[in-house]
Amino acid sequence: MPPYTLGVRTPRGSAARKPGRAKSRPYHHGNLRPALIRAALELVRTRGVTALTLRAAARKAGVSQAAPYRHFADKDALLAAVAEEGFRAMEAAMREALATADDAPLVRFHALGRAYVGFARAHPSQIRVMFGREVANRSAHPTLQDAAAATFRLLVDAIAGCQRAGLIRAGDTEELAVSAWSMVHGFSALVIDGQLDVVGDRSITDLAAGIARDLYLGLGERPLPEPHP
Amino acid sequence: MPPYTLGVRTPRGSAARKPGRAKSRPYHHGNLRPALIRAALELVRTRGVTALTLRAAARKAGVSQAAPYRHFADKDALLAAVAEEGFRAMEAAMREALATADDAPLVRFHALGRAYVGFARAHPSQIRVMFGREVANRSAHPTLQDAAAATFRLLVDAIAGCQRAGLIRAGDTEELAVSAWSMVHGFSALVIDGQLDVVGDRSITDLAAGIARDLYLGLGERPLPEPHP
DNA sequence: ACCTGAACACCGTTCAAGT
DNA sequence: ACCTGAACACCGTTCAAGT
Repeated sequence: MPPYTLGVRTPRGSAARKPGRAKSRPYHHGNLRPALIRAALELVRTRGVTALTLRAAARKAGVSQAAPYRHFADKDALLAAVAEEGFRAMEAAMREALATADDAPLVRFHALGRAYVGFARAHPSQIRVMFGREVANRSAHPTLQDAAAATFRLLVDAIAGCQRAGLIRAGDTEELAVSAWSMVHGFSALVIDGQLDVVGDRSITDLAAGIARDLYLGLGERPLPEPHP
Repeated sequence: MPPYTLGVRTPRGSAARKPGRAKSRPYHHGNLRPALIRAALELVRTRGVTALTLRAAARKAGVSQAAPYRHFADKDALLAAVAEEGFRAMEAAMREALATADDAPLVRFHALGRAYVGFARAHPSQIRVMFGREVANRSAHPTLQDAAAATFRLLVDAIAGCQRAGLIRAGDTEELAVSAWSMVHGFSALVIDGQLDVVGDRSITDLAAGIARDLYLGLGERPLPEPHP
């Protein structure tokens, strides 16, 4: 098999230069930075992280291979922008889940977990850029870290709500949030990386229900409390 | 910055052709396949997944860039071999942890979790190849899947032992194992990807203890049972 | 049967030059 | 101020040819 699939190689300007449009494609793109991010997101979404090259994004935006360097220091910077967009999208999905959930604290907590796993399954390539080491120097991109922290905050707040209602035991809320995050993140990772195929043929939905139950109840042998969501 | 660091470019055979050795480097390597895997593992360990290129592995093994194709269909096949080695090493580490643990089922279960997180922290690059999508076609490499299943098996067995002792509640053992795996895997992933920096300045060790406790107890508000490891 | 050398189509990144 | 073209040192992969 040839390594690259004959790359279509759009004749430059063929799409940008409409017949009716008097001016041909301008020398200055005008809005290249957001255009490159859009192109990068689409590459990641449709063809995976490995298809995201600086040159491919430039081609998609209709500029030369060197043009991105006016707007991004290097490939890492573009990847960081993609990751940041991902965190904002995930935060939005989680907020939406909260908006449609009722007021019961445990229901809201559960809704966040479902939204997290749902986002991961809907956007597996993007979540690999958000987490993982595709972005080599995470600390070089503070706005990315802020976006990540904001989604973690949602989890912490939901757990605090459950604690106030006496539904989750007292204790360091952030520490409990790390446990919840680990569980939900680990499950998402195992699912999208196809790792759970080694486990009989249970459905992902059933396994997800088990995750939620075990996170709440733990594995220890004790009398079960009243029913929970 | 230049993208590649001047690549040392070992003069071919300089290391292979020892002065005392009468025969110069033979045309046939003789044992190329294992040599390539060794080279690949060292590249991953010392310089990360991105440094693992087929050409670099070939250079390290002292053969031409095309030689690996006699032994591996493509780069994916070499990556799969690296991932498989990783699972075998992790399984060995977990078995060793069991060997030095005492007979208490809960202690043994806990030891497995510590070994898992410990392996991930000691070999972050390798675990990214084992999980994750570096290996594009996991199902094309059945021995890799077998190696992964074997480590999962260890977890299932430990949980079954706890169930028999009445220390972990009854129920589908594999399902409970997926929860434990998710928790431990998620925590490992968040740690090695530097994601827990957004959580105050708790030590990883403290967070790990919290993970273990919350996995066993769950988050729900209930009277605590007798002390556990 | 196993390996090499040369080739091809890709990369990321730099830099002088264009508008 | 923003973009292009050409260049350089890398890739993965193929293929005819060597031993």
